[in-house]
Amino acid sequence: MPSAGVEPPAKRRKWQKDANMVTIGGKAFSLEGYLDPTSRSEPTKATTLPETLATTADDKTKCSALSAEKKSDSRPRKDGRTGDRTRAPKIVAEDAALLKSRQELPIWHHRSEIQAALRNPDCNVLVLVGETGSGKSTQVPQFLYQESWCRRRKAKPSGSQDEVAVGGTIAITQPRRVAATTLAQRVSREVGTPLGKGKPDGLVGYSVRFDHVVPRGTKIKFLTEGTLLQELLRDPQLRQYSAVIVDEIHERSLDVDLLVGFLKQILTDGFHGRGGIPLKVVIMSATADVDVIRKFFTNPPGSDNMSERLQVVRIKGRQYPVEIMHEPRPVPDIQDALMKRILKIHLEEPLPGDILAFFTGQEEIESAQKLIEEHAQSLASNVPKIKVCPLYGQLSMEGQRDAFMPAGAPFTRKIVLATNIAETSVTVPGVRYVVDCGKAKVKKYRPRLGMESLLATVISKSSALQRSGRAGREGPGKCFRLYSESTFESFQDSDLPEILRSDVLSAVLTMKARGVGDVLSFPLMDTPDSDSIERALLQLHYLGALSGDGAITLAGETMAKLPIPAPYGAVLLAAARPEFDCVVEAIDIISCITSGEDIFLQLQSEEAQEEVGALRKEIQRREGDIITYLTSMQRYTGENADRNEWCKRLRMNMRNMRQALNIRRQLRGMCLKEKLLTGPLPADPQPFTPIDPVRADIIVKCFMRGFGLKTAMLAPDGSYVTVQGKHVVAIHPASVLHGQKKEAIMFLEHVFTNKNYAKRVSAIRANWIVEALESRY
DNA sequence: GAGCACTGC
Repeated sequence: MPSAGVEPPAKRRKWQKDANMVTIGGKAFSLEGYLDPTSRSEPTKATTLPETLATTADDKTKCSALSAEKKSDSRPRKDGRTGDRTRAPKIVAEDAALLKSRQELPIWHHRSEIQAALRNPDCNVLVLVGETGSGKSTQVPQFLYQESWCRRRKAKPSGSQDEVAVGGTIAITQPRRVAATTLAQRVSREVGTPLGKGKPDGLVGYSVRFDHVVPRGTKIKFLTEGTLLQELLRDPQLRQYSAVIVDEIHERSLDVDLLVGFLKQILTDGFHGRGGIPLKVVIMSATADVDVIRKFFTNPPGSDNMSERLQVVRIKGRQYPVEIMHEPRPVPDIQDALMKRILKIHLEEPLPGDILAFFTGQEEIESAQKLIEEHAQSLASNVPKIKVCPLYGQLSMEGQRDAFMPAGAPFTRKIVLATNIAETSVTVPGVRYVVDCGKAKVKKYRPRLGMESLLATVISKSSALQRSGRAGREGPGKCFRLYSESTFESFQDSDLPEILRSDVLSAVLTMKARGVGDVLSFPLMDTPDSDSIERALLQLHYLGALSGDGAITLAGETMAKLPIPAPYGAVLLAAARPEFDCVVEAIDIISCITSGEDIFLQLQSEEAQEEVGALRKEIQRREGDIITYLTSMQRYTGENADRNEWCKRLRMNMRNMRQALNIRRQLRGMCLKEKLLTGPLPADPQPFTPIDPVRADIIVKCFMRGFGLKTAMLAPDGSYVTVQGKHVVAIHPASVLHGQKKEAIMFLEHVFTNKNYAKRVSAIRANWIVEALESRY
């Protein structure tokens, strides 16, 4: 056997024959070639890898839905017109105050500089570094949409006889839906064509999942990155656009990395597919790390003169000063230090000024809340009162609301205990003091183990900067870092981009579906290691998305169009086959799973758990989580009276349930279009009839077509051992099968936290594993 | 016996 590390990757597949042999019912099976080729045990401890770009955000107009709503309608309206327009739109409701506030933005003075840069026919890429509050997201599209290069034109793409229309619209991408929609609302008011019901014409629109508002005559279109990637599938040259503005690139989402790869391809193609009409690209970042972007767009050096075509403009932000305090030396107990610091700030710092403290997770927040509330009882009467507000993603809407409201009572300080959610996703108003523990929980995919880890990890410098910036939104503030200055200096500059810490399965499928033959040579700012890509290719082949020579199959093309991870796409395709015939049920299940973290709210107290446990008996099924999701959706949609009331009673996550319903509608529509379903489907509500066990087995078997490798068998000692890699896994406590012993299990997720957990688990028979694997060969 | 945060024609 060859020794580790010297063998070229392609030859490594013959390794560890023993680890890839499965004995089921006395029959030995080789999973070689389809399984993890190097399934040596890898320590599952957190590792800190080099990080590349930064995480801060310009979120002046982007905040939580809660605070965004509050902001948008509080502005005084006056009639007036702006001089910033050559053609007056039909609907004129320009607001002098709006124009004035626009002119006060730091970016306003760079207006002609930005316009001039892109008027230069040799300049197709503009990099804009604008700090928080510079106004870049709202103003840059308005600076550009009336430029002459932005006009819609007729052109003949090479190899085509027909003229097509090219350009006319500016796309501007955002990582989050709320950002895309609230920015579109704001910009539409600024240009004088506010979005609203019964307004078919307008200059500004947006397009996000489940919500597309694109008026006739739209010149500026806000999109999420994912939506533009989907458009790219239909229109690889992005012909409807004259420019694409990529905002918040420093967040380095997986989608944005793919997006700029495709943009670079369009740029380096010489615009043949656009009849020679250029596509201008504006890259906007909140951090000054321009080099990665510059290098990406001008690479390989000498192959073209891209370096001359790329310009950089830097804009100062508008932010109040924040005084930063470090600990003199590392603290021994972070949780204890957080508590002490929060109380010290409360006693020493004047009102007004709320406190925002960054914790790593829900558990830490809950225990800290308890302790602070206890302590608050014993405060002297001349000390302000305390209102503690937890803030984390899994918290219900009502639970989060307090964090965004003023403390309410007089002589009271709000203390918000938050996870990373408060770093970029939402803005907490009223904060003057920030406490930063220096850590965050980060999910990281481990391709060798085919599993994820979720562990508290040290943050990056840009993350620390972003956290401290939260103290200076409304006035001068203070940030207390619970680590030393030298510890800060040891942080990486920026966080590891998502593409380097996630499963690239769907990313590779996306590339293949958009005609990228050689995935390894696709231009990326950061390239995952070839091992990860090879595994993804192998698994896509296993799922039937790629043929033996790596070309995309018809099934793969369908999977790429579906807005769900590739393995679920494979399940849907299998469900359409006559032997399974369960597309409707599979959609119900997949909708529940992909709607968010979980549709079941997790409960704190044991009494509440027991109480709801009894109520949930009516939807829980012994077959496991998949069938439990199915009955949940069937019960929910079968509910005649009040669905929200039903959610409350069973402690279901209402937001995720509604999202699941949206996904269900979308998937049903797409499956009808893709001929995976024949309509018409029965309308809701349908009377609830529990699914019979035979049918339940068929559905679970169908899921094995996507997750056949995510299986484990019960060992004699009562533990579960994975078929792939032979690791011990425990059934996660959130699963209905937690604590139960079944012959074998299939799981849809595999996460390491304090141990190896299988999540979304179903009971299976061992011979089903054989069937699922045999059906592949 | 446990849950960082986003997101998709």
